[in-house]
Amino acid sequence: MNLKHSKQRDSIKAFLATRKDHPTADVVYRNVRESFPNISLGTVYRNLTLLADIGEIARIRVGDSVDHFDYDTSPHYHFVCSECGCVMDLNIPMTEHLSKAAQKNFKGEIEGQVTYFYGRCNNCLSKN
Amino acid sequence: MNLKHSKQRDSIKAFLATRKDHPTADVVYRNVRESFPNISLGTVYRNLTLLADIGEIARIRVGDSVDHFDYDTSPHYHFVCSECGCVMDLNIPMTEHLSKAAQKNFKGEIEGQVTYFYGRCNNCLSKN
DNA sequence: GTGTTTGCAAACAATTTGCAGAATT
DNA sequence: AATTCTGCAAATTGTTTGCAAACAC
Repeated sequence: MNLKHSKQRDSIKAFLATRKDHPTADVVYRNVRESFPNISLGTVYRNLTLLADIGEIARIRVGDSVDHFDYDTSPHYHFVCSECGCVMDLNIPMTEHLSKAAQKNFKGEIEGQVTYFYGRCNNCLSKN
Repeated sequence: MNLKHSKQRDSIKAFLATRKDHPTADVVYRNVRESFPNISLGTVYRNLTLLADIGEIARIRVGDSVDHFDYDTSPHYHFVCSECGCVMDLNIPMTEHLSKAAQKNFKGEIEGQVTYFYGRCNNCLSKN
């Protein structure tokens, strides 16, 4: 159960740290492979999952059936462009009161909520 | 491009109408097959997609990598149980003001937001 | 040396698609 | 008759897993 050091894991983390655009596993793979030609997609998936599990990165799901990963684990909102699929950060404060409102009259236990926004990004808007 | 009538589509819709628990395509398939033994999974998928596209049903994505479908297309919030995976409705009013707040200082165009809640459902809570 | 991690390939799950025939209009 | 829809099987996509060898401690 103890973690051992691995160059592959390091470079995956290092790559993620350079990006603010929430890459997918495949993007991570293609980029890390440039400095690590033999790395396998399986290793990338394993490490992304591991890093997300121990909280060093965040796994982001925005309804496009592909997981995105974020080096920034602080809570913040995301925006997904319906046209190009890009994912970006939004700079508005997180509100929790909706969870509390939802908890009223609900018999289960609400642990949290997921919220993301969608629309067209600035880039796509200016194209058409 | 014009729709033609189909018994299969009817029975898919009819089945969905009886359920409040947001079944997956596979659940729809297994149930509709009881009255329609020859229906294929492909047909179920095609019709669910078609019905969702024309707005007669809603496709729900709650981060569990399976699409759920809802006969109720009115806007409402959902809860997903992290333990058993069930999806249920929440009876709290929809708020839109978060989208407006997000739009400020954001250059793209925010068209909407997705919010769902997660935790443990009443059923799972009472089991342990 | 023991246990973790890797590369590779095969397996998997959910969904989509090509096609020839059947059903609807 | 024209077009949509179906069943079937194969294909696709994203992700996970089994295994023997390589690596870290």
